[in-house]
Amino acid sequence: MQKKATECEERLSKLRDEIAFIIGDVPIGANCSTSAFKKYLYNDLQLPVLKTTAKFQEAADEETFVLLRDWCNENRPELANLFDLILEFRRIGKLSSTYIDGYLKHVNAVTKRIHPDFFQLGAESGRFSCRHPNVQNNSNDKDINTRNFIIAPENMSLIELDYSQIEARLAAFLSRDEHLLDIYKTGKDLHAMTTSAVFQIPIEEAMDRQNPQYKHRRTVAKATFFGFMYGMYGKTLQRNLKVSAGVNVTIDEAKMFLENLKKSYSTLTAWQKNTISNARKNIYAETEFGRRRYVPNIRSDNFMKSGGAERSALNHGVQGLAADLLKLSMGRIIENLPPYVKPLFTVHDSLVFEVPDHKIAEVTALIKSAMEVPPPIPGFDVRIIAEVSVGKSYGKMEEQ
DNA sequence: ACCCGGGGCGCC
DNA sequence: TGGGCGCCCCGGGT
Repeated sequence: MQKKATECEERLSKLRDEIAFIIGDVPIGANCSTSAFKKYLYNDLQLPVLKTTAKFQEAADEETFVLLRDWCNENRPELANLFDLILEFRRIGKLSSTYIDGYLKHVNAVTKRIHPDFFQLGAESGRFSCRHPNVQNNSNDKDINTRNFIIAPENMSLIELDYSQIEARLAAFLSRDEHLLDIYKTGKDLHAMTTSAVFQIPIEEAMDRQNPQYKHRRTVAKATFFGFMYGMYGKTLQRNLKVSAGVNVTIDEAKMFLENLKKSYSTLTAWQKNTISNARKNIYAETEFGRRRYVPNIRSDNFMKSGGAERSALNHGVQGLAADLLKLSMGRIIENLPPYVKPLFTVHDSLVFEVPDHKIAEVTALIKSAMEVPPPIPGFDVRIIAEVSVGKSYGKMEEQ
């Protein structure tokens, strides 16, 4: 960790110099978000305000800087390079302060390990929360992977078991959508089926890996299905595709993608409407096990508030049931866990353990079968699958 | 030596 | 104008 901390310091220092070369001695602080820096951008340089925060202030987040970079390429080419430098500075600063220096603060002097606190009821949905530090948001950066600070002791390995597409599977069961159920009952490829629906092309074409558009379409399909499940708007889908996948589509295209899925999975769409209407009637949503989430704002006259409450209600039945499922499986696992296996942590739909190398196959089979037990819900008919990864460090896990 | 909100951002 | 979290930085306050 110390070596990476030093490397980050050096890279940050170089970036600071390169930024100063362009903007002079304007203080940028630890992550380019001092008010002096924002004033410099919008007052001194007179750059356009291309995005505002929720409170209608000039934004200065990643999306803003990508927009400013593109704008500068057209209008102020001498400044375009600034924004890539800032984004790089931010990225390394975040990794360094949160996952290197931040984690080092929590190393126990006796055990030399980090012992985070998990809270069983930390989230309204029934998920765990975690702090001091939060290891549930450890980054997975390709360049500087801070997950590699979590390592197995000598002669042991880490194993991770991860529920596959758990929320989509649960949504299939809850909604009884015939197309989604068919996918999971007959082992079809969700993203291929979704690609076919989103782009209105034959399933054969959607599954053809040789097709030059295969990867692009699949990326769009995944994001669209995700947005569709939780009531995302076309505008947000378009923005997400651009920022996180580098895919440029128009808002009308994004809207059409979502519409195509609503038609293809029309029973799920009907279930969503019904879920929201029930929540409006009850003022709460609940999982199959009765875990409730109260959503009083669902009757608000304020469209933003009521809309937010509707999406919370929609999300709760799925995210909450997934949390219930994970907790039930933790109970089964602990009952029969051999003493030489150490449970380390959970990240919402996955569990991580430390296992002696010569016991990996045996323990993996034991935990996997405990996780794949269907939940005790009458008529539950969707196959639950846990995928297994093994590695010496958390940043280098290989699927088995 | 705290506390706070706002902005931003990491993960599932 | 998906949901669910916690942490860092900043500026302002006690």
